[in-house]
Amino acid sequence: MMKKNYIPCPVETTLQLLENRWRVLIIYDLIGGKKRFGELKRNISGISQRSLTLNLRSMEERGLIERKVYAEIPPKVEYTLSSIGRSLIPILKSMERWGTDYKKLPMPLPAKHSL
Amino acid sequence: MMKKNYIPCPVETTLQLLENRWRVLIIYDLIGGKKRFGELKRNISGISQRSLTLNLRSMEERGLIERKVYAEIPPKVEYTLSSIGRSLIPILKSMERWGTDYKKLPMPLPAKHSL
DNA sequence: CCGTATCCTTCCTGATACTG
DNA sequence: CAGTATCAGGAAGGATACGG
Repeated sequence: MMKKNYIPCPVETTLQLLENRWRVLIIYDLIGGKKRFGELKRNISGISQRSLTLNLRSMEERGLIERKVYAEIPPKVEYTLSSIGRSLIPILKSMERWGTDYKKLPMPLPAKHSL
Repeated sequence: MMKKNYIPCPVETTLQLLENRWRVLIIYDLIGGKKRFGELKRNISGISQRSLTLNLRSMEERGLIERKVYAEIPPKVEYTLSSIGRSLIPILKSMERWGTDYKKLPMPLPAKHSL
């Protein structure tokens, strides 16, 4: 199935880990330090509870974030970036910079809302 | 519908323009200079003709790329990055760098194939 | 060569309701 | 508070066939 000389492009490797726009925004939010589930939900505009849960689980499995559960009532869960997650920060920072500069342009492009 | 003090996050602005993984790979491929449709199709592993066409059209509309049609038989079309498209190069370069470094890790993470 | 037109499937996501 | 379970709608994307 695999072509003989197929060398996966490094950008593609990165995209496979970022996976979708929610995950990028989750990582971006976690740059500011540990966050509880509800905080992430509030900070990431438009994400559903289900999507947030699914993405957090998968990111945990892949080692991008760490999840710490406190045995308390009411429950408390904290999410943080792992060291691999933190290694992605430079990418996020370039995106942040670009988005900031872009807003200064005289003629904004039409932007759709999907990813 | 708009919350009073909603300030769209700059990262989200960037994500809205990148839109999906194919577009990121298209831009990445165009960094190397102008490309014909068939070249893009060959270089971007796994993309269908339909997806490539749709994404190129939308990227052209949004001003990320430029499309030049030569009135020849057989047809010839060349795609290049616009200046706004080129302004995204630093982001792509960080992704490239990250992907390259990541492959050197002793324990690769499980990578899924979707985006 | 560079597309467009259809069809079809799969995945994503939001909505909603319920629980430890 | 931080989830899980379920359902349904839509949109993205692939496969295929055909056209200028």
